[in-house]
Amino acid sequence: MPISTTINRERVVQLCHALSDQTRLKLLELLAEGEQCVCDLTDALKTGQSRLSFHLKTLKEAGLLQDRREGRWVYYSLEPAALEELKELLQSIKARSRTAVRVIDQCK
Amino acid sequence: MPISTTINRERVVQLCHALSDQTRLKLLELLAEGEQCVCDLTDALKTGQSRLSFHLKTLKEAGLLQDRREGRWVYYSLEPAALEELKELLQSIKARSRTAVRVIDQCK
DNA sequence: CCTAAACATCAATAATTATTGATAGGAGGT
DNA sequence: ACCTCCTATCAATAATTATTGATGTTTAGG
Repeated sequence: MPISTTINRERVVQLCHALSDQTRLKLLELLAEGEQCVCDLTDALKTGQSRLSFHLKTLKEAGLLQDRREGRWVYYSLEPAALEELKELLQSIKARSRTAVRVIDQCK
Repeated sequence: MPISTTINRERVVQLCHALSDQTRLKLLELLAEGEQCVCDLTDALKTGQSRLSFHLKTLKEAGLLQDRREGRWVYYSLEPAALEELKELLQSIKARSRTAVRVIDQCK
């Protein structure tokens, strides 16, 4: 059985779930521009602090964000490696597809 | 304002939502191996037909699957272009990150 | 026609996720 | 020690999404 047969489905689910929300995506975009503290983000998104805290936690648990405390502030920033990880997981699904197509072609 | 400033957030949400479920991912994996009719999939996943129909619809609406009727059967297959599209959207978020890092470095 | 097979859709319910307002914790200033 | 600021967490509620069983639709076969 080739290595590519099993993909980490749970990990894809976790990453995609984290990315499947407008607010969380907006947060990612803001943080891609550079690290920011929660109060910057609540200003930018004009929304409640506990709401953002909830979404930031979701993103962080998926490994998409890092956080760093500095005095009273907590600065969040993007973890680009997690995006790369998802790109590779998606690629591994696509890769199967190419193999399958090749097999079908042979049978014609 | 550079083109890269706005990404299609709704589209990312739609694609990621479709991919953020174990059952739907398993379907994608099965279909990546080649097209199959719904009854093949219910057999493979040992689950109810209406349940799969629901998930297949979600995947199809996101553009991740194609379907094709042949007599009584409907054959589903992977649309690899949608995976590629998501990879590119993720890349566009990552790309911002690199730009931002460069700016920060300049300020040191 | 009538029936059965394959699939989709619907309505009701269940389960999961998100929002909100309140409270708690940790750090700094006075 | 006290107070304030920034953030996290919690409990209750609201909203969204999924599951189930029933029904509808299309196609093929007798």
